[in-house]
Amino acid sequence: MPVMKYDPQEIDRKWQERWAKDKLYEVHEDSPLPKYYALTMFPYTSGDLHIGHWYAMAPSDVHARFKRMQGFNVMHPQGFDAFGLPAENAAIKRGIHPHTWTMKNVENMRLQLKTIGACYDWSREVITCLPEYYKWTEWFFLKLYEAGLAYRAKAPVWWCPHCQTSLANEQVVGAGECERCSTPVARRDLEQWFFRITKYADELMEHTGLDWPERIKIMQRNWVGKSEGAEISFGLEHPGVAEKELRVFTTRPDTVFGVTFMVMAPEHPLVEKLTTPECRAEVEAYIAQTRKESEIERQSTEKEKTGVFIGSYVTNKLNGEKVQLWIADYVLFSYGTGIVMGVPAHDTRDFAFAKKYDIPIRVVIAPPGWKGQEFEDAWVEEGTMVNSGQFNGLPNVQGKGAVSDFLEKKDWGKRKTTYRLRDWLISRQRYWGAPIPMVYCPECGIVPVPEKDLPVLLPEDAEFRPTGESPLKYHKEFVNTTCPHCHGPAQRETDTMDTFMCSSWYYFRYSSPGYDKGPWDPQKLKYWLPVDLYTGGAEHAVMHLFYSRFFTKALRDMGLFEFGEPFIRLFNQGTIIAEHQKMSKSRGNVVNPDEYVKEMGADVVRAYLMFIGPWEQGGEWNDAGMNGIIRWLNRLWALVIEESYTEKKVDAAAIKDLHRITHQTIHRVTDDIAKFRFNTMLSALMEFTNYLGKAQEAGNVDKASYHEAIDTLLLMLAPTAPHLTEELWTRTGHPYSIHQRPWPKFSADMAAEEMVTLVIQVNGKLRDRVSVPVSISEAEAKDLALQQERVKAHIQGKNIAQVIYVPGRLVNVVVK
RNA sequence: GCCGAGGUGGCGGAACAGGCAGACGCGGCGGACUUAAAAUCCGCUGGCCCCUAAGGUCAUGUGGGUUCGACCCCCACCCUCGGCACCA
Repeated sequence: MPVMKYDPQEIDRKWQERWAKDKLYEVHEDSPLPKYYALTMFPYTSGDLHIGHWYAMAPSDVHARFKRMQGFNVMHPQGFDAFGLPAENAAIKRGIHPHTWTMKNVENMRLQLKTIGACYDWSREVITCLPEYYKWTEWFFLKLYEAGLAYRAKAPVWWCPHCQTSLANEQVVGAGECERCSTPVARRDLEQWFFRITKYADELMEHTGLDWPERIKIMQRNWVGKSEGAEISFGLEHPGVAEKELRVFTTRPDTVFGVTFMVMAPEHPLVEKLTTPECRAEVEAYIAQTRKESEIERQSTEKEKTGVFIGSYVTNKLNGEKVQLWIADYVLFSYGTGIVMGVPAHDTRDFAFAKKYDIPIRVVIAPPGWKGQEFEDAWVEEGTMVNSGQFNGLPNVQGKGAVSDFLEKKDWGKRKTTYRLRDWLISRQRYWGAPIPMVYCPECGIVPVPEKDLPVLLPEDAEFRPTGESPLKYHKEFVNTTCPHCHGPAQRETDTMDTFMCSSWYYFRYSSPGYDKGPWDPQKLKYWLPVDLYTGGAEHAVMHLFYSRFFTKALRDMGLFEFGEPFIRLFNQGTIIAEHQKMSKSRGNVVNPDEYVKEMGADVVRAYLMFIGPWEQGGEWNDAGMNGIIRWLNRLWALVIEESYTEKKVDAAAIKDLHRITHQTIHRVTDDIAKFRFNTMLSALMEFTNYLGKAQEAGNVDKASYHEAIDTLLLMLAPTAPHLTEELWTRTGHPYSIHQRPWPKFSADMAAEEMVTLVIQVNGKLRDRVSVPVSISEAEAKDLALQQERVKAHIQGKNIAQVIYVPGRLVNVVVK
């Protein structure tokens, strides 16, 4: 381990205190500079910061600092995502109140975050679990409710019969057991609140004008999962059932004549009524079985398809045939109509199902050259319609439209677009979240809490018992209230909101965090929003980013602002892994940065994290390479502080070279930071440092040029190593602060090369290289190439077929 | 299974408008300094052929192809990592 030439702890502390005292990074709206809103996803208050947080924070800070130096009024805020399940678990396990636990973590994490030395404007800090914040989270619920975007419906939750409580997915462990008491859990329907995100499905698939990674856009489009097809009515005739039809959604109306069975989701309400007595026992057993399965299990491709015939039939109106009705777990009640038509000949899943249960397979789309033989597998490609009445002979692609037209004319169905996207379920049966501001009145029904009564405060004296009972549900003073409408006795909603709700608008709040007349100061919001650059992990591709976009669009439609997208540019860094796994407390492979920071300073840790590789790739944590960074910064320290410069034999060519290298480096570094290529940016700075070390030894440039080059190096390094460069900058007699200096200006003239290395190949193989003036003509270059001894040796006795010249690059002599 | 990203020295990674493969750094080897070690500095560091040098030759997951020229483009395949999960 190299010995450090400077005391990083002392330097870090000194400058962090000074910057804070001078409010160096606090920004205001009255700046003449153009605004730039640089945001990093805020951390959850898990307890402490690990190296993965640094990997997210440090490079984005470098970029923000770079933007500052480039002349932008950069807002770079930080805060805490503070509501959530772990706080409540800690409360139950260790008897600490969630508020106490969370705020202790905030204190700790804030201190850790400050050691990064980032240009955060801490005056804008936001903590989502404080009433001053969640008052507005509740306010947004009311706004969405008023806009008709919030509604109540039944939805299944994991239910532990022993704890008498609902469980999050992650609380269900092993083979479907409660993590607390190991009782087998099951799905149970509860009335819950939803946001109508599906209303924005089409708009959410659009990303025009956004500078986002292609893969995230693709993931979001797949998440919406738009599919166009038709809803088709099948005739139903069943004693005691009012419904005269069952409707299915299909993307393949052209195959409707090939329907040989129908499958309903087991939880479909009509299943019960349509099941015949002789099938009842088996059907009920199957339904009970399904209730124990998670959606992921139900949809697993690994699993063999199962299902049960329920004894009833429907009629295919197009050909009058009776079709048997089944239930199967692979049909989801939440998608389409919850009923699927089975066309085994033209759908692989249906084919497997029909084979297993011996259901007829009827070909209705003939593959080219089909002679009537049986299928080995489903034919899902294009073909010609057969066995399809008046549609016979039609290419199936046209058949989709033709069948749809026919259905619409007969009123047996209609064209329809379905989405995979479901409405956003925001109810959580827990304490540690923003209360849903609703009241249930026996007289007036569902009544929203008036705005003036917000926030609905979480009662502080709630009890956290290991029974799992929701603390709010059993808190009488909280539950019992009066109806805002008729003033009679009423009860409060006891569910709280999904924490994604809190993180869907925090980036608005940063614009004016202290504001109390609304969620934000409209003038300030107008100045700062939308976010110019948002960085964070790709794990938020669909949930957080998607909800935030929905929120923004909904608020835009309420007239709260005019833009429809919150994040103009998005960048996802990769994940830092340890022991080949993602870091997590439960795996026990968390790398804590504090010791590293203490020993070698924030600048070394910042630089090393960026030097590992491309930011978007992440990588395995291994501190072995850190020595390289320490050595480099030590060399720099020595160069600037310990080794004074003396002119020995000043040489005009050397001065010119120095200027050229300086400007080439400015170009590389500027371009690299702008594109988040921090690893190559650091290589360029290392090369430049090495070059200056040689110049210092040689003493062949004038003093002024040398010092100017050193200054340029410090300025370019300032975003990466803010503490060290500030120290060196002031020690070399410059006025504080380097972080208020402009970014070095690039000159193309200065960077231009006079000589260039021409590569000479024979048949594409490297044979020689010559240094030539950049101005060399094609004829001269080719001539020169053919004169080279090594080239001659390789073309001797052969015919020159062609000579290829790539200006400034190479000459390739092709011989036969 | 589908979608996406990626496979380059002992290691992290450079080079991608098709044009010097291995920048920068780690590690290793050798040397200087030292009583010695650490630290520091200097040199070497993909494989093979060759006494050495000069040079040659093979090398970017595998096999083909396009091209004067391929890490880069096309086809097929094999791995690794993310995401989605029977979406009707």
